Amino acid sequence: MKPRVRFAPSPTGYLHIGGARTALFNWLFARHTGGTFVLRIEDTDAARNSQAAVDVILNGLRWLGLNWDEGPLTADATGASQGERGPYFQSQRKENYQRRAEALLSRGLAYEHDGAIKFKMTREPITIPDLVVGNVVRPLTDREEQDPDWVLVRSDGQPVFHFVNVVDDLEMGITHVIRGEDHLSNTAKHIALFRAFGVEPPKYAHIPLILNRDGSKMSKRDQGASLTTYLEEGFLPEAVNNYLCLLGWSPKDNTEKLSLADVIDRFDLPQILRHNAKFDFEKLVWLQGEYCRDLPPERFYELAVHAFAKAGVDTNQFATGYVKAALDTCRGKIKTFAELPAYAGFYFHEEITYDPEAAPKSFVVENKPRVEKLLAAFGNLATFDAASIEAALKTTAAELGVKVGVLIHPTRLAVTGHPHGPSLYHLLEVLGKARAIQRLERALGPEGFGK
RNA sequence: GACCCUAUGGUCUAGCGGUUAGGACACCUCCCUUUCACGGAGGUAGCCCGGGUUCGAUUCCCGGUAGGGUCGCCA
Repeated sequence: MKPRVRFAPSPTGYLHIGGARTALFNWLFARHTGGTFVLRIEDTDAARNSQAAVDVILNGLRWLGLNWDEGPLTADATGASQGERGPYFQSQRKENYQRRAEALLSRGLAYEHDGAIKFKMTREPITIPDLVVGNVVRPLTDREEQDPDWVLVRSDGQPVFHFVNVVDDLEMGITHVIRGEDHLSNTAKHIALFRAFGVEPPKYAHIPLILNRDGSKMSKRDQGASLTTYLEEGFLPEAVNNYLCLLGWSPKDNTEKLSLADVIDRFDLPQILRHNAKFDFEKLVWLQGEYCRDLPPERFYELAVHAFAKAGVDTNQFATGYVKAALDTCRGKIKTFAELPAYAGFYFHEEITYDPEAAPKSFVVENKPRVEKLLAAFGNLATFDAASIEAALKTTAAELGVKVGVLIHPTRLAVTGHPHGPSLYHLLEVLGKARAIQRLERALGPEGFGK
């Protein structure tokens, strides 16, 4: 029998990075084994749910490329879905839960108490066979000793998480439950319920949690906790996927950069680590840079234009050829698209603000006549391309008896406002002779050397 | 409080009784270079503690400690 796995998020308005990894591991297992990946929306908490909150989940999974074989097609709980085991929204499965509760009631495995329905929990320790952790024996805690039974259906008629989760997994034919380790202890309840229904529980694989750098639990407000952040900040899904794979799973051969296809090939449950991992944003950024550098030009332009738009710069007001030429000088230089507007904004606006730390070093009196001489040399150039610019600059430097850097630094600052940036020769070519000269002249005035 | 899981440099990890404890990120130095980045060459830094088992423990066992999780009419 082919495995059937599921990702069952609750629509809270954001998708936790740990949840995204749980989805990823389920998806990888399904793809590795040729099984089925089911998406089920646990929208039992009516007060918190909205289609917008479901969209966050759907969009996040789509962005990562984690396609589901069964589940909703839209964020509308009553809308279309794919698969034979629906509905895939818990809010649409009320009758199933009611029927299951009545079955337990009629067989004396559950009972009413204060208007709620409680499950007769076994008093014996339960062994949880876990594919990652091994056999875990879970006895009752001291509080559970007082009253081991637990609520299946609240007095207001709402079934609780543990109940609906088991009913759905049972009815959807889930064979492997891959989820966060925070559910490990609760699995005893789930196993007892499956047995009460007369079926063998699925196989369990509890994966370690993702923690903050300080070891604390990653919650909604923590930096990097929301998948949407990466989507909005111009990260690449392939980089995020790659990084997530490396948290709690290892290819064991020192490979760091793996495509999803590679991981599908090599992924399996026993290789999953047992200890929690701390989220290392720096390493994610490194991987992002690796993927960013290898991006096909068209995709790079697309993401770059989006990043500028987000920063309030409409690159569509410039000629396409100019924009592409400008962006080409940035390729391989930046790691995240979020840094692009600051890095290359000088291409798209004329107001250059000189870096306050670099200006006093570059705009010194002895450099002024040098830059004036360079300006004259530029003015004499018939063709203003990178090679000519480089030649002119080097010739000028030689005539002045200074290193090229002496001219390069003030020129870069005058033209871009920054001490760092794309190749000077190439960016000058893209900017064009008129604008280059204009910016150099301004720097020679009171706002630059004049100060 | 009870129960469960975990423990290799700052971080992610390889290791499954004998290794100069390997790789990656980050950090430092140098080289390349018009800056930055890339690339290249080096470097700092690690087996939580204590008992066993063993000829020999990072590795196996027990205890401790630390971190995380669970014990809801939250999910």
